Amino acid sequence: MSLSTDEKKRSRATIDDVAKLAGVSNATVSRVFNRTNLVTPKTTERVRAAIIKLNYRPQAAAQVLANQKSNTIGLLLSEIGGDFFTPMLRGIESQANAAGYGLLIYATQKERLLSSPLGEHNTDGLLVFVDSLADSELARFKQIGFPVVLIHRSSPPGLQIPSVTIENKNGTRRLMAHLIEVHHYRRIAFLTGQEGHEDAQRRELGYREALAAHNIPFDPQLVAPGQFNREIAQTSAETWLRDGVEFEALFTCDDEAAIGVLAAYKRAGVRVPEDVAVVGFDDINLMRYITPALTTVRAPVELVGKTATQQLVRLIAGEELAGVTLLPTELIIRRSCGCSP
Amino acid sequence: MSLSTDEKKRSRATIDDVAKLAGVSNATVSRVFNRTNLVTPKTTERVRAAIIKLNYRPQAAAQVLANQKSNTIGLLLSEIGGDFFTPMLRGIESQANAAGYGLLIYATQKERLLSSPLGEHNTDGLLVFVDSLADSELARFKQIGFPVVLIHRSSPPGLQIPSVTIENKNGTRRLMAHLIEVHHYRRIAFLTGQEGHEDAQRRELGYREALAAHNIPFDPQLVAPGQFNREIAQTSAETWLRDGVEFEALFTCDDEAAIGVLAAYKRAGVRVPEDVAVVGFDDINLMRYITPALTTVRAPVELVGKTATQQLVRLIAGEELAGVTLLPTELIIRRSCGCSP
DNA sequence: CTGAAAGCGCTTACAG
DNA sequence: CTGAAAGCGCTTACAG
Repeated sequence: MSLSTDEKKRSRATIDDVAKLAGVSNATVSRVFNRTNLVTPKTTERVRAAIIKLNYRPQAAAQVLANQKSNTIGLLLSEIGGDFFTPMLRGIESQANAAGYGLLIYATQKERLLSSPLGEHNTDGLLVFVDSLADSELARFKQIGFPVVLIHRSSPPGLQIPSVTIENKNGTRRLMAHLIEVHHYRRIAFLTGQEGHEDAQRRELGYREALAAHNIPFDPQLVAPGQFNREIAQTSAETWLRDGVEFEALFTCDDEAAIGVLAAYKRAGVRVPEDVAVVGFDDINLMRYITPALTTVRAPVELVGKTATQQLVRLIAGEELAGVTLLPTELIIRRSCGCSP
Repeated sequence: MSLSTDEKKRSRATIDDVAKLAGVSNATVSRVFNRTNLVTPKTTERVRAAIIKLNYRPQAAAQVLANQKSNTIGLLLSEIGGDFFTPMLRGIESQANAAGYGLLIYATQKERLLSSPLGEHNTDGLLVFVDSLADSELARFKQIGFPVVLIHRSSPPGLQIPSVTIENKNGTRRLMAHLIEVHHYRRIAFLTGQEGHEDAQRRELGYREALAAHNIPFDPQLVAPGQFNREIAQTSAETWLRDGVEFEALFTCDDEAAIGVLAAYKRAGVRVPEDVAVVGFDDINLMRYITPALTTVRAPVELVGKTATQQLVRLIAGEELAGVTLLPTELIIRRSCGCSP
């Protein structure tokens, strides 16, 4: 049995209902609700009682319209997936929450959005992850002064939009230094990362720089596609095996790819790290539990989310903000590089 | 250099700006925007041009206020974490998206909320995960006819709120049957799940029923806390080891707990499955990649999210809805139960 | 300290 | 087909 429209209507009290019941104007109710301290304790009490009696809560849309502020931030993603995602969202949500903002999320279905469904019309600011949004729209946001913070990507040239990401190049260089200096590997293969992903580009740069710094010639034969993707990485490892391309170590660009590689080697009977060392990047969940435990670089993903959100909140408050925030990564030595357990 | 307030103001066009530029009333602009087909092609064209020229997009709050519909659904969570979370959210988001709804998410910081920050004042309906919300608030929602769908929990008695969850008991019984009938284990230990979690209760029930169905006496010595938690599960396994409690197989109630148990056994030199079989529940990401690959029951988490969202959308549209939707689970046989690889 | 009134930016029933 | 006007439910400058 459902309520009639009338009954439903009645059950959602408006500010006028409260005002009537308390015998005051709606302005007074509003003042009580917003703790403006301009109201007599006595009236405050009456209004409070009416609010509770009617179970009144202000309708957000009306407040937003009157205040010209939504108290909501938007998060634009290219996709929801990967073990990467949960901690990042946790960081964002908790921080938004703490600052009194609601969080509206939208995941694009693959394409870069030309027109964002989240923007100045429904949020106070936007967090943009990787390549979810076209540069033209970022430019428009910049032009109208709408607060945006970029996550895991840098600003398009000229726009100077603040961004938060991690030390990809540095982390990679430390990882490579470990392989080269501690284990004395010199033939080190590399799996490229996802197309257009800055993380991938910076890691590749770190790889190349590390080789150069140790006078190891770059060998294009030792580079194959990984795409941050298990299957693709697995195929690449299998191809190398089939073609008899040999190397002492393999940097897979991220942990997902490392998982695919490990699967390929397991199936082929290649022992890791005895026959070949494998190292990843990110330290996603469970990497210490797979066999062999994966040597990798830890990306402070939750912190990235937190930091980006904090910056966005400050932008919304009108502060000017620095350009790129680079969060430090940490080398995590486990078994797969050849170190003992 | 930031824009002056004036310039910012000017850059956010309202419907009146568009109307002025196009030389029509705002009503006409509204009609064009909402495709009411009542407008001449000629005027439509003029309005379109003005919209594009001014880069106009309707302010959501004003639309919500006028329409009394937010086109937003809320998701209330007890926490963001676990490998569980990503696929569920993906299911929810994609479905909300497809139905034209925005998604507002809020994670409670541990306590059950007495008053939901998401509700009739800012959304059209709410998805409530596990124990994020107090029964009193659920009752209030029911009373005012506000659409709610429960996820991974059932309705409080008397409220008849639709809910979507998985076949916990059945899945557990099939898993147990495999252990008992195929492997002929009879001493099977059990780790309890998280306090107050219905999934945990149902799995325990499945465990007990399976024992009874096979005439195996229930042995309280073989039950210890797992809490869906790695560390706690690990400790329980270590305690059993220390106390010399022996059994042939262990059902850990979820995969997280299984990971903890596996770590304990590895450290102690106990071989899985040779010395003891270990099985989990959920089939979270990577369970086939750990060693030994985990035998478990797959929970269709993404589908749960999708289904719950679909139901919510239908509720919002005014449909009446069935009570409990139980989504089927699937037995995933891998190595840790004793089957060959 | 409190109220009347204007305003936030849309939508839509009504009239023409 | 189009416009004037009322209304959605708040907030706040202004007056008293």
